[in-house]
Amino acid sequence: MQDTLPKEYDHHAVEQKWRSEIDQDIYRFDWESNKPQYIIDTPPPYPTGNLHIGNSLNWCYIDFVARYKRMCGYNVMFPQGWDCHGLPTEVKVEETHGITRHQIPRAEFRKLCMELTAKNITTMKETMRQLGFSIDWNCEYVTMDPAYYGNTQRSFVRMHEGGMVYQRDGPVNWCPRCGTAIAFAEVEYDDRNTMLNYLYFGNRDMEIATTRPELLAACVAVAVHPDDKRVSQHIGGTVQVPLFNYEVPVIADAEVDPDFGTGVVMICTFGDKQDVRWWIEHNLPLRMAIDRCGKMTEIAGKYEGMSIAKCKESITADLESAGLLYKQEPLAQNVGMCWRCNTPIEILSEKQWYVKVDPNKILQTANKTEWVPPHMKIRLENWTRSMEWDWCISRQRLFATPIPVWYCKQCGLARVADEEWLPIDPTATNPPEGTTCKCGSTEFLPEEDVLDTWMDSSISAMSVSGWLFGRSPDQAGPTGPGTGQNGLKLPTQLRPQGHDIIRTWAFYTILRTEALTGVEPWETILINGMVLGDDGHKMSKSLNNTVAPETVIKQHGADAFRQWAAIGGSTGSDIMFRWKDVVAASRFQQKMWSIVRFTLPHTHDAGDADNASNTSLTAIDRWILSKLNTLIKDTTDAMDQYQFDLALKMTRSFAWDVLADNYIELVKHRLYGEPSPDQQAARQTLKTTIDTITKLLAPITPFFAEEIYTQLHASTEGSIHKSTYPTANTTMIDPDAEQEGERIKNIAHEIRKYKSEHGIALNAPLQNIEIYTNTVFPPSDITGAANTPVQVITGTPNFEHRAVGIKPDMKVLGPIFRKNAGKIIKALSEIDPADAARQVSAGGTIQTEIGSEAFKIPADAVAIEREVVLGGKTVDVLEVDGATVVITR
RNA sequence: GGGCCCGUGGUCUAGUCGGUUAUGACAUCGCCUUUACACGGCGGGGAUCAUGCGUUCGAAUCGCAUCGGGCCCA
Repeated sequence: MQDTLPKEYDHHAVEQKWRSEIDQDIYRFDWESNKPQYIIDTPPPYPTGNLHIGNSLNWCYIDFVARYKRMCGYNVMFPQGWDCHGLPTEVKVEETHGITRHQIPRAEFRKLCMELTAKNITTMKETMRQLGFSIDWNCEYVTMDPAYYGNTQRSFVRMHEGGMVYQRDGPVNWCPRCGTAIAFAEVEYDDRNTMLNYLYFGNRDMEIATTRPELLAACVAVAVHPDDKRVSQHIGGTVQVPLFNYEVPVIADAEVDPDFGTGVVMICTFGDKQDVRWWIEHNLPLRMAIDRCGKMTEIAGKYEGMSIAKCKESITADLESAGLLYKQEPLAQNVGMCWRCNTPIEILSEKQWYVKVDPNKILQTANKTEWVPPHMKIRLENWTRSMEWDWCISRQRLFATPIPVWYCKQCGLARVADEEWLPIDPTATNPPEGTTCKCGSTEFLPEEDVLDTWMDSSISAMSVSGWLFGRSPDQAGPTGPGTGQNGLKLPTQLRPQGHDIIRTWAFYTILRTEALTGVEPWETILINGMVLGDDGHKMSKSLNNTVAPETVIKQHGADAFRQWAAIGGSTGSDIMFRWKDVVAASRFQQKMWSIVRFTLPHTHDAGDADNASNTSLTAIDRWILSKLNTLIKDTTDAMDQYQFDLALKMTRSFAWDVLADNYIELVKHRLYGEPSPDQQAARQTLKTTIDTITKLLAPITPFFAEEIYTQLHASTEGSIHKSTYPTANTTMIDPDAEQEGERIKNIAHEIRKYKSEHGIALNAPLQNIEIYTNTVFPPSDITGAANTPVQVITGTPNFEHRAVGIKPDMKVLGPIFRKNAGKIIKALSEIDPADAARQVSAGGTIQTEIGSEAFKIPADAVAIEREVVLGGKTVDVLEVDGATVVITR
């Protein structure tokens, strides 16, 4: 143990040291443990190469919980997954290598994607290491690994067997640029300006308004409102489509808005989602005018092969010259676009694979999970109820989990892989020898489509709880306590994630876990907010308000960054990144460091002071120990409710205000004197207090806490992260001790203030201090703090007390007098306080008359304010908590 | 257009199932080198609690409306 610590806390050196000395065993999840399990279904980020500040906030929350739960005796799993598949990586590879994905063999393209992903994972892991996350790297999963995507395929096969995965022709959101189907969750919306075109249909006898004249060839019906008198004569008949000259039925539907355009709508397959609804409801035929590449099909006649935009232009011109377009007006429209490339999406009819969505079941399962904060569940509910059709899971991409299916060459029947064949890529491997189709054929063609990435990540809860990890050699599933009927340790205890992916990751995980195991994925879902920049807007590259976690670590260290994450705002709400929070955090570390630096020479041979029978503890020792145990209770409650901001705030202000500014000032003189029981008590109290604060800080500031803990215990106790979280010793919580200590503290505080106000140096001695009080206490703490002789005297000084005011206590007075309370307050302000004081001491009530009414006000409904009159003595008098402090300068 | 959240000193924020003087941080001003800490200590100034109406003896807190901001979605 060194005698003195360096004056300044060197976060860089300390964090560096502990990073290199991390004992990974502390963070291991034990599959056989009898401790209660705490499995965290952590988000697998997309390996972009940057762990951005939003991820970092999310991971900080996870790490606070993981470290806290470990210290509370749980068997904690903090896994780390990587959600590899997807469009961005394909696009990046195409960019980097200057190719398109069709220019090189499928396998080779996939290999380039995997290489880029692996590289990106490496850089992101380094940031995670820097930030001190207590991840169990034995529980790392990479969705592009065969071990993982084999399970994705397994989930596909099982849900297919259960009838929950199926293939059908039907409407699908399609990005013409990317050439792939996408799910609703991948559609983004933006306001665009377009033209509303007014056209004549038939023999100029119907007027319809449309924003999409290019879809005339796809028109399958015309719809009007059933009550619309203007057009009622057409209902049930047919009308001719202009330019294309074929008849379509005129139908009535209450969904038509008679006030929009002409009140007549053309239904196309498919212009928008409403068309799909009508198409299904009225059992209309299918006319596809747009193909997978966004070109017009042969039914568009002379427009075949044109792009959508070109076709729109040509048709509009042709209509105009034919005199069929009689009006155009601008219209603000909301357009669905591909989340990746912003191309307006089309709804096409395609053969695709789907997962059945059962809204009621999803809502039922969601209700079994505790939502923190609760209002976030509403988002899931709204999303679930808005589903138009099932989840389309096939994608026409390359870098993703292959759909484990072949088609019979003879009859086209789909052959889904057996579970034993997985993992498998049907484009590379045929079904095993002897596989025969129902029609007798043995020849198959592979399914070339792949699965939506959410099919991978939506089995994360199952994967970490035993589908992927912890499997016994016979692959039967995990062992040990907590293993349920489904062979998994489900439900997991916690799902931490951002509110931006409630409609995707949370939604899909709930759906899939329930479908595959019948169990809810998590006991609790903890939703974190988004990180906003200094300007109050969401951090984004385009707003140029981003801050990289690495920059913060470099300047102030990981612990300070983590403190920002804890204290920047309440859990669940969006929080701003503010440099001053980080600076304040590092100042706190410096303050705490100074406290330890001062204390260390006095505590190295001190024992602990958590023994309530230790009789040499003084009033002020009992005061801080009582408050310390209350602090433990409060932080435990806060951590249990994921209120990290509260927990850290309370701990910080305890360390700064209670310990540093008051307790240490009051016991300094005891520490410097000759050895005595008093001194020993102070030493023990200090050591206990600092040790406790350090442990309370350990989940938030792991490096800093480890350093302090090691210094405090001279390296004898091992890692703080193996220690147990403090538990409150309720026998030490003593309201009387707190009250007495509070008074001593306040007296010392008032004397300090008195000196400051009179321009006296704080350590300058005064001539004398007398304290008159009803209960005697040892003067030594105040003597030391004031550097002045102090006498504590029972009773009151021989001064005259004069009542100068009456303060109503609304809490008592309000309920008694109700409506009259206002009048009574006014009356009290007009009574002579001296008279009121006499009435109280004589009869316990104050009587007053208001108008003709008389009121009796009980003594406890008012407080009489008094002033001390000095009787000519040249002394100053301070009134503190019922004690009278008489100062002779 | 719908849903959810939120408007509190200059800035950010606590308090939000009603109750005395509205919490803290940063900033600001004054004083102080005091056997840890000037990245410190002591003290001060600074808020019509978005606006309006209502409920109530009493509203930052409850209700309604308006205005403004943010997020998610259509």
